[in-house]
Amino acid sequence: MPRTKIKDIRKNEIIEAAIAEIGRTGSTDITVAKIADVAGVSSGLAHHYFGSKEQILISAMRRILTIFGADVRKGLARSQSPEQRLEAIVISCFSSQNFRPGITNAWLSFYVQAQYSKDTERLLHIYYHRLQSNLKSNLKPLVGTRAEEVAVALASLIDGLYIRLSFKGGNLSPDDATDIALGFLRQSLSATSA
Amino acid sequence: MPRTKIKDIRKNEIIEAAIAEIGRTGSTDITVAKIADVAGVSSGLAHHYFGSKEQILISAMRRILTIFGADVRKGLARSQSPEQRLEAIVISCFSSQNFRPGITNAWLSFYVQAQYSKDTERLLHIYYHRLQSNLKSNLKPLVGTRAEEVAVALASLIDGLYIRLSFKGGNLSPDDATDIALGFLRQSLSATSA
DNA sequence: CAAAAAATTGATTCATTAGTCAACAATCAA
DNA sequence: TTGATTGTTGACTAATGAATCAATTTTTTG
Repeated sequence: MPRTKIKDIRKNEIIEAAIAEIGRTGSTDITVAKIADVAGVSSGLAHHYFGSKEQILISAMRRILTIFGADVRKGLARSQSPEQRLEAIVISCFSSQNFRPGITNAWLSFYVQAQYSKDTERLLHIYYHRLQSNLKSNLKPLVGTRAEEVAVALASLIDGLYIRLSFKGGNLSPDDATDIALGFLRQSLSATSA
Repeated sequence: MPRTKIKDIRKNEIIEAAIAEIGRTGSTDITVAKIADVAGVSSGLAHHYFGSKEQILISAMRRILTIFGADVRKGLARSQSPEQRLEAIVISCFSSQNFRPGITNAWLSFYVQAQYSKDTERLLHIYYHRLQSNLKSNLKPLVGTRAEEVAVALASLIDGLYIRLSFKGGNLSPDDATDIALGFLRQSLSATSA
């Protein structure tokens, strides 16, 4: 039997509209009416399917994380060595998938949202943890006890580059960001363990 | 003649209240009434002195930047060499002055606000530019042509560490953050120019 | 002191928006 | 076809909060 499809299609449209709006305005300070409008449905329907504005935004975030996760996994699958895997992770962070206009803005907004929304915080925590352990396990065979520290540094650097990218005033390109992150990685791998 | 003092005192109290509230809630999603309440004045007075909520928030940001700038300058004054100056800048970023509870949250919120407020963007741009050129000029004699790239990387790393610090889920301390940033700096200085 | 200026209030206005709801439309199953 | 289920609307409500303003108190000054 064909399961109810339209519901899923609509939910998807609403999520995409939410992401687009977050990207456009650069914040989660958005109305449900506007999201519904972009999705081409009534505000009533958006509430009907998601229950609340917060749930729409959380769904949007989950979507972004899913896309990101899939991208990373694809990169990892193609890699043989720890070095390659680390580079694949870094490259994924700045890949086009994760750079639809406004995605960086969305990330920023989510960081803020995580300050007061338990659900958002939980979601962000999962992301943090996954990235961290992914980096760490691949760093272990290369830098030993420094793995933890290098992983935190690399993850932070990536976050910081995202901020710089989302900032209109700066003139950093995704390619620049990738180069910087990869440069840091290589430098960390070749550094003598003091 | 004694210049009008009370006005300045009140404005100051309101700004401090705004910073406190941003820190407490972790966002700029705050009411003027609440800020006024914390400052111990009426909402009318807050509007009277600042004209709008946005102006209050921008003033709060300006205050934070001022404190930060003074801290950096103090550190620089005590330093003789480029190396020392670079370390002083990094240390200032994570010094107690800039770590009154909630300041990290405030930063995050301002990044978001800069997406849609021209005034906030301008202010943030000034900060970015100043930090960048401060780092760059001190890096120049040490790493030559790599100065620009290292400066961007270091500034981004600092931003990223701020995010990690503002995130409740993470268990990073300001000291950890300082160590990581300083570690990166030293590593960059000792790296062979490939 | 008296008049002017500065400081301050809080009630009010006006706009916005999240969420609800009752009704209607479309689709499907028997 | 008919009845049930699913999809959909938009008007409504209730709340919130920014900004205004006329009125009041306090301070300054001549």
